[in-house]
Formats: sequence, C-alpha cells, structure tokens
Amino acid sequence: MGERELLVLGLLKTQSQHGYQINDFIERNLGRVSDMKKSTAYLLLKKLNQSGYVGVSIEQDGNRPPKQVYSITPAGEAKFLELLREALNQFDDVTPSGDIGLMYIDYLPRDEAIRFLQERVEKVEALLAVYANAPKHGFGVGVDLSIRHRVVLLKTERDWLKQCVEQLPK
Amino acid sequence: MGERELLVLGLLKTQSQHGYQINDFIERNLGRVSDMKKSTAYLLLKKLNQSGYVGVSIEQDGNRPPKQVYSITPAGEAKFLELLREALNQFDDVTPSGDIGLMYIDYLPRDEAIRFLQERVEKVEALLAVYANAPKHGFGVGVDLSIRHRVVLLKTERDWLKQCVEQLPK
DNA sequence: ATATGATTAGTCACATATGACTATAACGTT
DNA sequence: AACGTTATAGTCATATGTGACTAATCATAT
Repeated sequence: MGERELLVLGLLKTQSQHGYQINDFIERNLGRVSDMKKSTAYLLLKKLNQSGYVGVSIEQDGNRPPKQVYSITPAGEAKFLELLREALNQFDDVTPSGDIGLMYIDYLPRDEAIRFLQERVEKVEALLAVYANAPKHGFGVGVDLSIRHRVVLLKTERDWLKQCVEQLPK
Repeated sequence: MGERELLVLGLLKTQSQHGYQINDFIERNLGRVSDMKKSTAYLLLKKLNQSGYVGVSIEQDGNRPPKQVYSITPAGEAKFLELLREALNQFDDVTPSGDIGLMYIDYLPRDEAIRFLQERVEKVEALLAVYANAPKHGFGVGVDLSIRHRVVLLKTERDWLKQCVEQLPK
C-alpha cells in the first residue's frame, strides 16, 4: 500500500464518491500530481473494499443504471493517517530512466548522438514551458508544491543533459 | 521494448554470455545505472530469444550442469541500434513520487508533519553522500554521467524539500 | 426523430517486474 | 570427511498497472 491508496482514501475522506468521480477528479485536477488511470482507480477501490477500508452501497438514480458508492470506513480513516505519515516521511531512491543509452553512446557517430541529445533537451524544455505556465491551483498548497517539484526536476534534467553534450569527448 | 532490452543486447554485443554473467555484471558494476533484477534478466533473455534477437547454445563445462549461452544475432545488432537511437532521443515525463502526502499535509499537526519532512531530507542527504563519494568508474563515460545525474537530481530533491518546509503556512 | 457525443460504470486480457524458491557443483577450512 | 560458502542457473507465483473494450443513459444540435 502506498501513495495511490492514500490518494483514493483522501478523496473519499472529503466525500463519498463512485469510481467515476474519483477518476474524473484525478484526471481533471490532479493530472500534475498523479498519473493514475481509471482501471487502477477501480482496482484500488475494490481492494480497499476487500480490506475493509472502504464500504460500498448501491445508489439508484432515476432510470440510470445503479452506481456503487464508495465511502471511507473508520478503519479506512486510521489507515489514511498511517499511509499519510509513511508518505510524508519516506524517500525512495529511483533509478532515473534515460541513462542506459549514454553507456553505449560510442556505438553511434558522435554528431548523430549529439543531435539526439539536443532533441531530448528540446522535449524537456517544451514540458518545462507547460508546467512553468501552469496557473496556481486552488486545491491546496500540495498541488502547487508538486508542480514546483516537477519544474525544478525538469530544469535539473535540462541542465544535466546540456552538460552531458558538452562533456562528451570528441 | 526499452532501455532494459538495450542494456542486455549491449552486454551481449561485447561478448556472448549466460544469464548468470549478465546479472552479475549488472549487480556488480551497473548498480548505479540500472536496478534490474535477476529474474527480469532471465525473462528478457528468453523474450529476446523468442523474437530472434539473441540465440542460445548449450555449453557443457566439465561436470557442471549445462549452461545456456546467449549471443546476439544480426537482427539483434540492428535492434540494438534502433533501441539505442530511441533511448538517446526520448524523454519520458515521470510523475515524481512522494507528492501525494503533501496534498493531505493539513490532516496532521503541523509540527509532526515538519518532523517527517525533515527526516526525509536526511534520507536524501544520506543517499547523496553515498553517490557523491562514488569513485570514478572505469566502464565508460556513460556510467559517470549517470552517477552525476543521480547526484544533481538528489540535490534538487533536497533543496525542494527544504523549500517545502519553509513555505508551509503556519 | 435521430445522430452525436458526453456521462456514467465498469471489466478483462495482457505486459512487466520481482521476491522467494530450488538445485547442483566447486572450493576452502577445519 | 564434513561443512559452510560461493558460483552457477534458473523457475514460478504473485502484484501492479494499464489499454482496449463493453454498455447504458442523457443532453444537444440538426
């Protein structure tokens, strides 16, 4: 259990919801903090239910097909706090992707390799532009801190890539 | 197919090997560039073989149980270059982990939350010390560039975390 | 009326990755 | 000769995550 479970439990803490709403909220408002997909959301809801952290009730809305409404249980509230503490305090070292290619860079003509790396820099810069121009978000400090996180990581990535190009032996 | 397949094909390009050697080399020499595990290595070898990018032959060594020796095929050589170009030129935006907790930080007493974040800073600094003191590696420029990558990312992480703590409203 | 697209609510096969486990042989030490 | 350790070579159950798919209802424009 990790951040994704924490995210779902936290959304249910605000109000009981069905799967669609959960996913919709994440897609619309938290796209810059989580990339969780719909099927994963439903999967987690099911698992959290089996573990007793969320309850399900059926809601019939006029003629619409019946919906599963999920709500957090007391055990879920406790788990939420446990996961929150864990999430705030833990740091996972992640192996950055994109480095393996550099190990074999000498198998390509130097100028071709450099062109690839420069294209890569441009991709990073394009993304940077998107995030840097993101409007302040209303959902809370957290989302803004998270966008700031991405921005500084992307800048670091860009600068490191540029340094790689420079430091490459002729 | 991605970086991991590229890594394996690249190691076979240098010389034909069996699964054990591949994994052993990665664990011993490339632990700072890839975190691929043994079972994954064997899995990739099998898949690459099924796709015709590596061939297998049996080698009997005295009384030892027979070994599968893997070697790269011409198709594998071509695939290697294709994957290398892709790896050098692509940039994947990755959602950084550890941000979800910040969204819910107000559910904990502020001082407790800050203690957790400070512990997290210490973890980052501990890792930073490990990588910063890593000796220059002989395998090639790539490995050193990769270590540099981790170091700058970790520094960014540390600084961002410190900023988070400061910017938190009282 | 009716076609189109958004809303709502999921399911399922599939790919990836790994931890835990099994086995044998060689080698050094006591 | 018994024993622990390392080298060797894998297999397998399991967990995670997602893309592609199905289906029904409702709102809106044509």
